[in-house]
Amino acid sequence: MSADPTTVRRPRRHDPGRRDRLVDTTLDVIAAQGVATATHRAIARAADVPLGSLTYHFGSLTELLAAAFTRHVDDVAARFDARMAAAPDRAAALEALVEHLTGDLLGSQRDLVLAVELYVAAARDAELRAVTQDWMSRSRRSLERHLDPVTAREVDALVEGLVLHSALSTDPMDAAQIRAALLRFAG
Amino acid sequence: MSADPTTVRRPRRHDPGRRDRLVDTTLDVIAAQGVATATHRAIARAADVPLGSLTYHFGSLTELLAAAFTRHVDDVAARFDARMAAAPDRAAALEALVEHLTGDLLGSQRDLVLAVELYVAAARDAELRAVTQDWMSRSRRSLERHLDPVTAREVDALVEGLVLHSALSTDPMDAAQIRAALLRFAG
DNA sequence: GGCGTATGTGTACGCTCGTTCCTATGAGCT
DNA sequence: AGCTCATAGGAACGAGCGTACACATACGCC
Repeated sequence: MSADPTTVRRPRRHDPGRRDRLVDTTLDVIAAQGVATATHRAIARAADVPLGSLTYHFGSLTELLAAAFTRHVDDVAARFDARMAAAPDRAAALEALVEHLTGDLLGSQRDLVLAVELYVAAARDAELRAVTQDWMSRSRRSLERHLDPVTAREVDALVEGLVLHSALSTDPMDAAQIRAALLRFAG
Repeated sequence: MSADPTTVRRPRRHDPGRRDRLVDTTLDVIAAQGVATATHRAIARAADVPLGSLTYHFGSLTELLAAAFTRHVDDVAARFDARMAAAPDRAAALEALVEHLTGDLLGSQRDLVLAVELYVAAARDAELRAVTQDWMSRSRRSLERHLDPVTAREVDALVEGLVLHSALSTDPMDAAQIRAALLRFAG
């Protein structure tokens, strides 16, 4: 019994909530480097867990990506709907929309990047496209609290364009310009 | 029979035929399967050339992708500017814009997919972002033939949103709805 | 003709990837 | 206590990737 282990095992046994943490870390990796670099190994490194842990908790990489994007969409859609629900009338709803766009979405490079990455990934993967469509329909439903369906749909498309424009342009529109565009359209 | 120097054209040291064909095939592969699957081997297979031919003509895969997207942007931007240049007034320009969107872009699944793929790739690659920005600025300049700069910029963002919306939605807007949205905005 | 160079071709290397598989551990149950 | 099985851990495999490189061919030029 003189075998005193110089090889210290990691004390990291039984980690409840690891699955949740992996989803969060996946979003971090996507936001930081893009969905193309969100590999099992990159996520495992970022979360400081062994590689096998990922395939244990998620049957495939696509399943993990879908879980991550779903969480993000739930988060953004809930925040947006809360804003719309709190607006007393149409004018307030439009201001809340501007606030959501310029504050929440465009103010956070993270949310912006995640949106574009989701757009891209959804273009090729049916499972992810369902997540995108869910986002679109929830967004439209929130808008329809104060806008007629036709306007809601058009505003939704304009918002998508503004997001893309802000993400890719070197000379993006500022908050005042975005406000002017939205009010001109639906005000 | 020796060649007569007066009738023999200057020999082409570099035959551009294959290089051009490779660029076209690259666009085909991207449109069909996405930029993520546009590998050297996939393009070589599609163009029916050996693998080494790609690295001979293009120093790297990114260089090839940039050449392909550049060609596509040149093509679309030229078509659009021709439409704008031919429009006699603002109203005709808006109709031409609607026609460009619903006819050229949205009518062709290929152009639609290529646009989204470029958006995505540009979000991560600086060289491709330059191509996207060139597209945006050319598009805006074409619009400014008949629209004031502020409106041109907003219309450009709306158009991007409509393209994305059409590419990803299961229930996309039809030509009449797109026309109504654009005219409502800028008409 | 012969030569030199631009162009074309096929193979191989080193790497990263998703996924599988076997072993180890410890928390909860009896 | 002892058992059991969900969880944790790490190594390995086969495939596909970008790229390098050595070798083949064609053709203008002398």
